[in-house]
Amino acid sequence: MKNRELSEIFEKIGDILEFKGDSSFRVNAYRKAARVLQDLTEDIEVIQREGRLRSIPGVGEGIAKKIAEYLETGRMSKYEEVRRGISDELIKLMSIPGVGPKTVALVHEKLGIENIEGLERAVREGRLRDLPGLGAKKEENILKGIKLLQEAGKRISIGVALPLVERIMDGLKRRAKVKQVYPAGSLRRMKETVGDIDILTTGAEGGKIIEAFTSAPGVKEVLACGETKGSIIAEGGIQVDLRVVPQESYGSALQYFTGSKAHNIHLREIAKSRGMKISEYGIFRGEERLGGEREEDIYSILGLSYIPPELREDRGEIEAAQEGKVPQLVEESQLRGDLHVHSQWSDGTATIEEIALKAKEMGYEYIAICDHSQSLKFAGGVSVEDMAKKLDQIDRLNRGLKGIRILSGTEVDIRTDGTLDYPDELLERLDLVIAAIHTGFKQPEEQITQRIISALENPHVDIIAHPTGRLISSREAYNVNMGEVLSKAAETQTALEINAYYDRLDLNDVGCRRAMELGVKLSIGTDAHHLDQLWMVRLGVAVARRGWVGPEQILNTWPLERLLVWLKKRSG
DNA sequence: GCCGTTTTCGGCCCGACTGTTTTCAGTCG
Repeated sequence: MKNRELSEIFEKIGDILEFKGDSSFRVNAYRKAARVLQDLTEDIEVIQREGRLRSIPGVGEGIAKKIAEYLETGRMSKYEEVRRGISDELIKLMSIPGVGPKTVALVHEKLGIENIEGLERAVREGRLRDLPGLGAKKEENILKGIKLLQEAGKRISIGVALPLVERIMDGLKRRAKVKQVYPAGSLRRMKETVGDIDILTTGAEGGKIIEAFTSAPGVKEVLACGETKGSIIAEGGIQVDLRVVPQESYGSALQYFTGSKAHNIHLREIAKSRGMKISEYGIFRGEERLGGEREEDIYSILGLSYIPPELREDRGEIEAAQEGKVPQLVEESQLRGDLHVHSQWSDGTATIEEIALKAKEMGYEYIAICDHSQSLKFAGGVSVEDMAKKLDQIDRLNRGLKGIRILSGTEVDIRTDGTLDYPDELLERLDLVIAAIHTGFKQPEEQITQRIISALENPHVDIIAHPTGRLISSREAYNVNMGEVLSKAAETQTALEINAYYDRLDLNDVGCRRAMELGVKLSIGTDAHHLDQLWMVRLGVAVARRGWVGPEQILNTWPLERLLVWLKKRSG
């Protein structure tokens, strides 16, 4: 898959052209192409072979030629041409908040500045204030910007941001008179990571609401505190913005601040073509205000069906809404069980009984206990002998417990040679077999892919867990050819897991969408090792929704009987 | 560079803030 490489090249061309002062429309064209390639569910090489490059939105004659050139020769002459004499460090100057292409070009040309250190030195020596359009104040802001860039907290997982924002909103409701409080931005779209958090609220006394927000416990730093907007750094170094908006434009503000940017731009283009205009204040025809109090207004006035926030990435959802074909997405309430939980038998902290009772309390019909297999010593892998005892225990519990069914499972390791870490005779006795890679992450693509293919070919394997192995905070995905894995999974009718653990979220949204298009079944599992991690199922549902997945595709929306029949048929 | 229920040429999203200006350019979300 060269999709990612091409996306990065076009992004870079966009950056360099912007720096060079090229037409902003051309810059945007490259950036759009970069984004579309990033989100593409199909392999760009396949599309190229079949002569369909031009059918990709945002890919016209010029970009199609460049893609073809790169795929055929491994090089792109346009890229090589624009980056001549331009260093990465120079381009990086544009990432300083408050510093854009014009400023970089100016200091580069007039002062010969090449990197952040050079810029900082020039500012300290007071050499910037003599340049046209720059002054002492701007110098000060650049220093602040450099500091901000260096301290900038990385993006954090949605699984970390969500509990944080809920605490903040609860506190706000207690401490101030707010009518509505709702998160917006990437958090509302449930993107897998968020860079900052936006919260929207309505209420009569804006100043007091902002005051309550900025003086709340847990606030590390107050960046702004006005009548309509407050901005803080919360624990963990993440920035949180609160905006108070008038009731009559609450819907349009929510729509506007939810984004994504690309989605909003596309909507405004449609509005414009129909003689209307959208802003955070409402939707207008000339002076006449057509709506804005409710978010749904914006979509319905444009003749679109409502688009759930998780889909708003300009990945085709607007076209779907024009045709009334927005998919029915899976909902958390439709899940009947969690298919990946660890108990004390391996490295979990709860007993099977405690897990089962908690699952029942959560309204589940079933819960799958999937402990690690024998050779994973560091994770307390269960030996073959212990597995027999564990199965007895599950049988006993199932006879005693009412209203919840414990499924006996395992997360069996796919060893470095592609064999599984339990004999087939044992796997056959289990209700559910999840297979996963936990070792040999550095192997080359063919080898890793072949390991997973071998697992997929084993008739006892029902699900492949965390198919790419990435950890959001710390580890890249291993080299796996996901195209081959998906085709094989479709062929063997094996499910792929959406691992809902906050640091994994693996498959991700684009992976889910590819799976769905190929008819590959999915399962959602929290990979919980504690009872208080079972809530993360929400995150898995969010990934599925962002991947356009409906309930039918997901094993654990099925009633117990149907799931058991499917599992039995497979292993036979 | 892309794209077309006005267009194959001439458009290309919207508003706010900041700082340096005296009417506006640059940057941001």
